[in-house]
Amino acid sequence: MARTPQDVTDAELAVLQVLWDAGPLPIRRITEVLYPAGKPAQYATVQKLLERLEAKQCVTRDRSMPTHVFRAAIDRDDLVGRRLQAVAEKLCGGSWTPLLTHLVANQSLSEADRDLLRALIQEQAPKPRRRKESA
Amino acid sequence: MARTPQDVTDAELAVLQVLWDAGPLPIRRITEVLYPAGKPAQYATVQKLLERLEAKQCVTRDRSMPTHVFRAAIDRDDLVGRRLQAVAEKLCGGSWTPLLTHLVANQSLSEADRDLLRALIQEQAPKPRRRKESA
DNA sequence: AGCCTGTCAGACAGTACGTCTGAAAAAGAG
DNA sequence: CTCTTTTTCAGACGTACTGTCTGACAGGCT
Repeated sequence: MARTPQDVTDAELAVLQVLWDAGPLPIRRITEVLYPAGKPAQYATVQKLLERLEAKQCVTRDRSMPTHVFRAAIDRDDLVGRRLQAVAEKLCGGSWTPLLTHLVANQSLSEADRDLLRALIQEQAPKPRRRKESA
Repeated sequence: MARTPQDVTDAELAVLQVLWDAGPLPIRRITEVLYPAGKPAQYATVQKLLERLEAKQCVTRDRSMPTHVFRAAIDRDDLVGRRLQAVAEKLCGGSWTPLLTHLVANQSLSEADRDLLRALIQEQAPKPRRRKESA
């Protein structure tokens, strides 16, 4: 029975978080954030993590300068989507409804959350009449 | 940097799915479902998977008969919740709002889904007057 | 008694993954 | 020009995870 490796591992995610917060950055800067009082070897750890993220197409590398600069190629919401997709596929036969139901029924939503949801649902409803709207 | 092992692995999940669908069941029955044309050794595979699930408190074992019977101790919605919790914690600082936003804004919801969501949201709204309700 | 089924327990092997070493090139400083 | 530091490139290492398997023992059935 096949296993599913992680789309992004914990250590890779830590690198992505740094790039989301402060990217694009070179390896040295990322290492300084992740390992503030770090060992020299940890430069190589971040290097390896970036190599794997590049292979997974989660980061891109700008080689135009001698010191390469890395940028996240997926954003936080992309990854949230992938993770939610994985949960839907593995547990609910691909259906999103149980995830929605779980989130809405099982969490104490704030008034702001409820308002936001109503607005989003409204956004999705088919419009009774098509109007020209500015882009 | 610590790794997070899976709460339930793919193979363990396959066992749980069988128990959700047709449990409670003994090992032999579970093995027949998971490995229809299976090797004798796969009895031991399922055995080991059940042992690990028991240790994780995801299944319970009824030892009152010579042939032990296994039952899921968490249901599908429990596991959905755990997985969603994990996504919220790792990607959104624990907040559910981005997950909700992603699900509602990024999926083509059916009319039935929208109606369901409106009802659930309504359910969550504070009632204008508190009434005694039977438990 | 022999065979089959089930439990109990541990071991195995491959993969994942965070970490590290080493060679080579280039930049910086004196 | 020489030496040091930084960076890239490439691979290896070690531990844990995880799916799978072996073996001993007990009990039921024929």
